[in-house]
Amino acid sequence: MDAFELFRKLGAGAKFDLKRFGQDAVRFKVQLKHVADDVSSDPLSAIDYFGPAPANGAQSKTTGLEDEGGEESEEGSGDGKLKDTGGNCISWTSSLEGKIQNLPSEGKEKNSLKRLKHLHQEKVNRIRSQHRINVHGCDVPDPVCTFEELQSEYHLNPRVLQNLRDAGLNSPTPIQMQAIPLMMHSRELLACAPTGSGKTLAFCLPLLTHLQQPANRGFRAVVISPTRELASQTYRELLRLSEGVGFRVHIIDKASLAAKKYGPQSNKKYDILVSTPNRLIFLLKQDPPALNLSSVEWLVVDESDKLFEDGKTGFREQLATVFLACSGSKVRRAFFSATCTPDVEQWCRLNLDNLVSVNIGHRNTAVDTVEQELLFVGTENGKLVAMRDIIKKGFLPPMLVFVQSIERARELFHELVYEGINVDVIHADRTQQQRDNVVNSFRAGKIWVLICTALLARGIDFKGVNLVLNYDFPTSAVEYIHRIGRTGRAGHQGKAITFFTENDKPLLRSIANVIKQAGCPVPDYMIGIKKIHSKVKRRLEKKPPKRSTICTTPRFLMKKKGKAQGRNKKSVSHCDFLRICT
DNA sequence: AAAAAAG
Repeated sequence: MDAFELFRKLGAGAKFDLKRFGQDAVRFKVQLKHVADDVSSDPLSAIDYFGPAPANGAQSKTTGLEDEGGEESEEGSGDGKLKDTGGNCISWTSSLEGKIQNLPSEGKEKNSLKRLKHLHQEKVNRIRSQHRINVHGCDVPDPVCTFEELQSEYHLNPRVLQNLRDAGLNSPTPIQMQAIPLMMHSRELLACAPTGSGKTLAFCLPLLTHLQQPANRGFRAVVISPTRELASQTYRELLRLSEGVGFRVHIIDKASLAAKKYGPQSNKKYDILVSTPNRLIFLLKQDPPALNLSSVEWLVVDESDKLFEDGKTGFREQLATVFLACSGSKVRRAFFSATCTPDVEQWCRLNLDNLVSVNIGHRNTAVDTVEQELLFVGTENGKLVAMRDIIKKGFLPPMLVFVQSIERARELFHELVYEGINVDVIHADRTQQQRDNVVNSFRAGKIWVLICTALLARGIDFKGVNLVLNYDFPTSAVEYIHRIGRTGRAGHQGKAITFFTENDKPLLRSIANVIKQAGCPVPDYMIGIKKIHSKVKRRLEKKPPKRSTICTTPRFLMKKKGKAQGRNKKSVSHCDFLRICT
């Protein structure tokens, strides 16, 4: 396959600033050529890696969502091109390898060696199935069962291990068990694990371990996130983990954008960078570039399916620009998300080196720690009534309320702000200062009800969100999975209520299927609704049903009621709130 | 529709 064709695929038709990135593009081509040569010399990986493009069937099979007819298809079924690890693909732990090499190679001993191998393999298989770890690819290292093993096998910094313990983290989650050893072996991967199952740590630990110690060569690891809030959360996680180790972890904020502090004159005393894509690009496109990513060894794409979103103003083009800027010869890439589209899967299969894909449980499913409920509210007005009812009946804060647009977020906020509860709102039209304040207050428990757009749908880890309310119906099953994933995290219990009206009927079936698959009851008729055409579905994702404005206050009252009334209102404490509501 | 760079 022509390397430049791959390069074009990466951009999905996007236009690159070839003048600026021309040099990188050439290097990129060379790199791809190198990979292609490697592959052609190895017949096995040639099959796995550059196999013929999957047939249409295989492509649409990989997300259980696209054809949600309730099929319980194993996620492996669509991965025809990737070899299963069952059998002889497992690598050996170094200790066992040693033992075996010391054995005399007589017939009898050979037999016992075979048995030993077999037993080891059985053990590994058992661990994987116990934790619902599904893995596809060649030479996949064994999962680790404790953080201590990371120290003995992969030289995890003892201080990092201590930091883990201090944070109350005692043993790895399934995604961590498998993804960490893979990244430690410098394997490129596509990892798919449920919301709140520890993906952030799964890539942060290997980054810290891989870099070993601070160096002055510029950034060696980059993490990309779709929102600033998620970037800053990952940044803080890295800071916490690397405390006392001396790594220079950075996030591109407004100040660093203005200062261009990573420019050519910098002393390159940086190790890890966390950012949203556009900020990176902003720095890369300066003349001279205010950021150099040529020393990057690890590029982590968090919420990868989101960042692969296409379209003229979508993320995909930005991501491609970042990929090209990471021009070093040994750059490795890892993709993480709770959901995975066929798009991402195929791209990874074609472009990553000897890809391993890791899935925890079934792909694209909601966590079973969330009690999910669909609530018919009749009309738009019914939503507000039902919302007030929830508040009146009493609920345990904090609660997250998702709406479909910024305008509706504003409207709902104005409806609830005088109810005597601590409510706030967050969306991309608020200033960064406001956004930061809101997130901090919500984390501190000062806000009980937070109204938000899709801004907070992905990756954000608020401890102890008790209720997610989908005030507006989610635009897709994927969106639904991420929204309700803000609760029920790390094994805790959570609850999600989703309002729906007659207008939401087209997407009702697909969301009902997600709920059913997670083990929550749904009325049979919903599953029985006729499947909508995928064209219609796509249109709904882009243009959700038009909804009337959220407003109950008669106009003549709205003018009299100013902000003054809100200001004079006696503030209510958290205890008061609980009393009001019970 | 939202998000992502400033303003």
